[in-house]
Amino acid sequence: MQTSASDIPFIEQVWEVSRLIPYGRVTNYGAIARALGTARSSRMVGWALKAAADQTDIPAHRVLNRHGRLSGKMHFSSPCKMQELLEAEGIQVVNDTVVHFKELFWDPFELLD
DNA sequence: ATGGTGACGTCGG
DNA sequence: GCCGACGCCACCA
Repeated sequence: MQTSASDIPFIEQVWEVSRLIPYGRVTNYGAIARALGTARSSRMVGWALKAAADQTDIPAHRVLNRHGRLSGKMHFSSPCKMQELLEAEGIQVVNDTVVHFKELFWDPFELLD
């Protein structure tokens, strides 16, 4: 059988969506969870991202909680790594929180546009 | 096996 | 808009 969406592990789907996040933009766990059809499994999204924190191929640093806070910065190679990566993309971070989060927010469903 | 924890979010009040 | 309860489910002690 071919690679149907249901066959792809949840963690793989999270990574797939994470790669779609445009440069200089951010999103939250709920948006990704909704995109995968599991709106209430946002916790699993964080769990999947944790495994990708070291993966440079995956912009895990662009995923924040719904308050725009860097809730998972501790799981990176260095606690400041996440903020460092965001600032490198021109995203202003103050007190572990992304400034103008609402402006920079990107929803996966925007692809359907 | 069991209970608690966790990069979270949504719902009702 | 804030607060408590609930859902979610892999992982860990």
